[in-house]
Amino acid sequence: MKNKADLLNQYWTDIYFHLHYIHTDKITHQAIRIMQLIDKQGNIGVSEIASFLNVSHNTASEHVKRLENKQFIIKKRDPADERKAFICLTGRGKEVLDRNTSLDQEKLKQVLNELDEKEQCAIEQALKILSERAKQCKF
Amino acid sequence: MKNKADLLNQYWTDIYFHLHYIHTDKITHQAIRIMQLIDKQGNIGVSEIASFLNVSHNTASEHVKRLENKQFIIKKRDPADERKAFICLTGRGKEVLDRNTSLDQEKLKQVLNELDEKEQCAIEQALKILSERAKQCKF
DNA sequence: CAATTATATCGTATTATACGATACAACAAA
DNA sequence: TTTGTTGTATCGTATAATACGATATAATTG
Repeated sequence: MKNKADLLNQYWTDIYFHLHYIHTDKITHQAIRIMQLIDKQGNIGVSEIASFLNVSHNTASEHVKRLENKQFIIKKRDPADERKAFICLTGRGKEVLDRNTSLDQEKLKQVLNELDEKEQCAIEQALKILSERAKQCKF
Repeated sequence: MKNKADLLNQYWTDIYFHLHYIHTDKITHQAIRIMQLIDKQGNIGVSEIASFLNVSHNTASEHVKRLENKQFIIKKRDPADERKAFICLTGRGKEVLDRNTSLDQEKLKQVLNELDEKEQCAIEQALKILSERAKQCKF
């Protein structure tokens, strides 16, 4: 008998598999990971990316450069320390990230439309709770 | 005001961001997509992979070869048509896929442990419903 | 037997990933 | 003011991944 975490992961990966966007972007894993970090956590510079990806600072710098060239991110200097750069997603970057990590909005809507209001509400509350607790939890 | 699909996607990507495994594998996007397809849908051959990724059959064949070399997948001949190969994940392939697409089991357990039984049950039921409907829905 | 299908290999071109060495700019401490 | 440190960037180098057209082989189908 599977434990609960296994079961939830089964559901989790099934949901993603069936509801993800058709992947059309030629995008790589490292690009997605970096943009996820930028999107979900503020105050990101090259050093933070190097740590997050567990690569050297020069490698992280190259990654940032490539994403900048693709206009997925922009860099701003930290006024408090002009050696540092703050890295932000552009609108275009957000769109690419969305298409490669989120559930397809049309598919999700269609699924929700076939649920009754109570079920919809239950799903929303459940994901909300899980999201909030996931953020709060110290690992 | 965001629509519901936006909101759910916010939760969805937040959950993944906070609960994913630390990425240690040097794995690429195409590898993950292929293994997801094999894992979630049976009867996969090179042609199906070419369609799924929207690449040519020779490119798909190269992808399959690389995954085979890494011992993430194995190929079996279809007895009904020996030109065709059935592609299956190895144990190792499943582990790599899990680490790169599932929520980290320890993190998930820790979060669940801080919820009461009612909340846990609600989350399980919600993901179950969403998973089942996602599978059934025609897009 | 000829045509078609499924896959594999090779050559080629481009892009991505990674790092050590090195460099420059900015900051901090003495 | 000088020296040491920090943060990032660039370059050269090596390897791997992605993609396809051309070509080949084996198996199936009509």
